[in-house]
Amino acid sequence: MELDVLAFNEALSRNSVILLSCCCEIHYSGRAESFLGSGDRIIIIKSDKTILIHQPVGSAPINYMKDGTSMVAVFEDGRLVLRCHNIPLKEYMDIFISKVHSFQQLQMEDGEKIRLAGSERDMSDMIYDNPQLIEPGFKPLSREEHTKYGFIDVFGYDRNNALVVIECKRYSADFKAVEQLQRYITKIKQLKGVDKVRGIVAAPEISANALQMLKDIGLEFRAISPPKYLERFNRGQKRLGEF
Amino acid sequence: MELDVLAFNEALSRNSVILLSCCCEIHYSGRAESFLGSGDRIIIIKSDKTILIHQPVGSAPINYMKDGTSMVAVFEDGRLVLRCHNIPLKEYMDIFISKVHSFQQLQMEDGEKIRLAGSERDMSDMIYDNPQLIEPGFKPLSREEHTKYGFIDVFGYDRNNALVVIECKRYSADFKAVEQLQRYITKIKQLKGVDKVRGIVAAPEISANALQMLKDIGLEFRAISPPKYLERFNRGQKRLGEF
DNA sequence: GGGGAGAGATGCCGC
DNA sequence: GCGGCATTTCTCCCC
Repeated sequence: MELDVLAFNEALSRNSVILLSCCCEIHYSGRAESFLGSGDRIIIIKSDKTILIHQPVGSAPINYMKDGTSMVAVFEDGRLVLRCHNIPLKEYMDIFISKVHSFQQLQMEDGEKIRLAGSERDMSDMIYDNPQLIEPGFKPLSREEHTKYGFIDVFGYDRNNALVVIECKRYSADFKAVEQLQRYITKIKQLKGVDKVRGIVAAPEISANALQMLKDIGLEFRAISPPKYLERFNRGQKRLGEF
Repeated sequence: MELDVLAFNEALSRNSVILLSCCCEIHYSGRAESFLGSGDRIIIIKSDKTILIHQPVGSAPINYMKDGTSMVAVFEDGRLVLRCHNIPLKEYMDIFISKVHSFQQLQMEDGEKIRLAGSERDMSDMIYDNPQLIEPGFKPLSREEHTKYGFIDVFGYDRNNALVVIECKRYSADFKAVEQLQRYITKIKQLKGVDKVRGIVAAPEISANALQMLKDIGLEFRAISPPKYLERFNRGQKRLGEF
């Protein structure tokens, strides 16, 4: 398949999405440097001038540049070269294209944003609205708050009016979660001048090492899973997975 | 553009890569749950049965499933539906396709792996080979080692034969880096029964908060940047960015 | 398969 | 812009 430089640059000048499959070699220089030898790849150039390069396997793009990247096609040494640069980010990428397998531009219309349930935010909302999930008498004061103590998921008082800090994790809690909670507690103790602050890790599970660390420093664990509100949304339909 | 269910399923049964641009609506259920209303997207199905769905802007796929996902196309309520499931991961995704804009399958050949320079590993190698970057008299013993103390970037002795642990960061060090270093040091002190172990964060820069924390617990900082070996590789050619 | 850590992480929000 | 943090993080390596 033939693709001339003019056609490519004209496509780039439009606000369209470009889909290119080709055999190419890639040089990148920016936050790091990389070289990828010749092979077949799929290149997507989006309307915001994000560029993604995918190999035939794997989830992550093998090379990419962020939105706002400038691109120009040139013909050099008998092959098409796509030069990409992002001056503010000091990033450069050259794609040496030896063969174009297919090329298309698309006018895409998509104003939709994803709705997602089951995040850590949903989890802290659930605890805030259902404080008995933590323990009887727990009184939440705030959630997801950027305080001078740090970004605390849920903050409140227990039945004895002792301060309680809760760190939520949607997955199995590891010792980074424990360290994070410990950091908040240390800061609160310093700033409020109190010596007793309870800390609770709320997660579906916790690793053995993290649990040990948690106990060693006198913190607590509650087994709580993030909610999946959309299950309600799906209920009226054929259930996902029924096939 | 018309695309029948049979053709789609036959394409799926091959070991090829599928590129599809279409208007679709997406339901996902797995690690979380999501819903994305109707709009134009690009769908890539790779030869390892990874599926990626991209909107016309942004770097990250808006929906995706990992390699090894089972997929089947069906015709339902007047539209093409692509059902995806990954039993071991308990993930499900339904793509309701109202209009196919383009469809192609590709036989891609690509055995290349990326070569990358400027990683944290390169940085610890550089320090190991040039210990004076840390300070005169520093004697490195090991690098990038999984020890019982943790995964330590560089480990050695200073001119006074005191133990030194170095944590490298290729970007600006934050207080997670400080906590990581602190965790290794605490463990070494416990297990070796020594009370004096020096800790150094080596990074191009460090945030003000992290530096404060570092000083508070008696650790040190060295301003060191990761190397970019490939600059040598590129030297013979037209330099990247010269256009 | 889980744990631990890096990544050219990305994306979001707040200051 | 940076900082702080979650992410359906992804990827790699090692146990």
